[in-house]
Amino acid sequence: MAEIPQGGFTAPKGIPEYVGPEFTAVRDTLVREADRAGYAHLELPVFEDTALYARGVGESTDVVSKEMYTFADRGGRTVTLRPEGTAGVVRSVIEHGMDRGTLPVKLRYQGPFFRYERPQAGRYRQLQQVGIEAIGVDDPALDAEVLAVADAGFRALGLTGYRLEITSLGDATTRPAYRAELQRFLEKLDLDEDTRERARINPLRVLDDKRPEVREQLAGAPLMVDHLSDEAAAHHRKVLGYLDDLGVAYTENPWMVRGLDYYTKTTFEFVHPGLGSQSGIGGGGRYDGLMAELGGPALSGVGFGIGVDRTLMACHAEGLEVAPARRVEVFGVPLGEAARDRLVGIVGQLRRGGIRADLAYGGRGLKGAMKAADRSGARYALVLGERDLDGGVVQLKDLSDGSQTEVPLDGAVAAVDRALGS
RNA sequence: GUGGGUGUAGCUCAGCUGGCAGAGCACUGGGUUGUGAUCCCAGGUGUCGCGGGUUCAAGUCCCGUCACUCACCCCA
Repeated sequence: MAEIPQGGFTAPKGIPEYVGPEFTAVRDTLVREADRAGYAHLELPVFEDTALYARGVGESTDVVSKEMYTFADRGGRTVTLRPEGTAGVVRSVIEHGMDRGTLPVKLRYQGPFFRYERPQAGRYRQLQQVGIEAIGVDDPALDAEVLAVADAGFRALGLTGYRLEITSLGDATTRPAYRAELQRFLEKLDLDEDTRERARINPLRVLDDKRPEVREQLAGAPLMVDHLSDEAAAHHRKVLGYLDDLGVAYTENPWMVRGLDYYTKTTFEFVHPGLGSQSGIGGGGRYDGLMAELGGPALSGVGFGIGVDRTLMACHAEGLEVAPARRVEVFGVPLGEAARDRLVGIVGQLRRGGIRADLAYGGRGLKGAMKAADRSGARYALVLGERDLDGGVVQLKDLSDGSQTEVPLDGAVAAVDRALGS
């Protein structure tokens, strides 16, 4: 642990930093699957009016009530670093009238989100997500598409140890009655003060309690899936049918609860065992009331958010190599200043030709330069010394087997091209 | 917000019941006056997290404090 910062500065608490290609490889793989299904990139603000989240996500949620980074800007407006993506997307769709074109509006986003929590394995204050939203059409096939896109992303990374859990939270026609019934059930149980309070504010969340003594008492609890409206039940059956058609495996989990208030009908979570005490690598669902709640037309929507940090953790847990360590393909090794001057130009030419290339800078010795070439992961080294310069040649060395061929200095770029092409 | 664990070299860590601060990796140079990944030799760094206390003597024991970390909670 680097607790003694050399310069006195450290990254803010709970924020992971990534060096190297792995993080972007995971993120880009997930994004690619969204592109493949026709979701357009949407670049969103990283902070919004605090009221957007209070209204959209729900005052009673933990996210809003105690995890937001909220502050006043210089104009006295109260803003909040975005804790999730859906509210911002919906706001943008309404603001720009995107719902007036062809429906559904299919959008994807990526980037950092912020929640003020105690950090631990797989839980960060700045977390990275890739998400998609499909707004404006209440079609169970769209729910299935969203799930299939997420599933395809995980598969493309080579993940096999995850599971999709799914249920339905019903709709506004039957949820209030169910909620009241659940509350009556919970009132009779022997629960601690915090849990009783939660039962009062958001009884659904009590169902998700992990403590054995609570779980036991919940055994006979009424479940939402048994109280669905005819329409919601039909929708749910159709979604599961499409998932079968799409070859997406799932497990029904009627106990599942989400932390955000806007979900209706289809609700899901992708879980993975390799994340420490966290389990979700992605989650989402349908939100049929959110557009109207935020002042837009009464259109439905469905989407997911995938945690890139956690997905990377899952890849590590499964021992997957998510990105090649090879930084460059060719490495220039100069002996002396004249050779270095010449290689600077050659490396530039290689890069212009689309070949990843690097050079031993700083006038280190031959041995050190060769070592740098080795560490770079390059397949070839271009070794150039005084004798070569005099003869108008350069040594092209294959670092995997140590073989070396002499090529004309003028034809160095072409020779590298040929070597890499073979 | 509530608990537990850990702070020693750039990194990963060892250092027993107090007695001269160590190893591996990495880095640099040499063995090879022009060849890496292997091998051999050499080289350097430490406010032992910080502050106090006990002691002839503290990395080691005690108190405090900060940081990191894991877990509860919650979620991506």
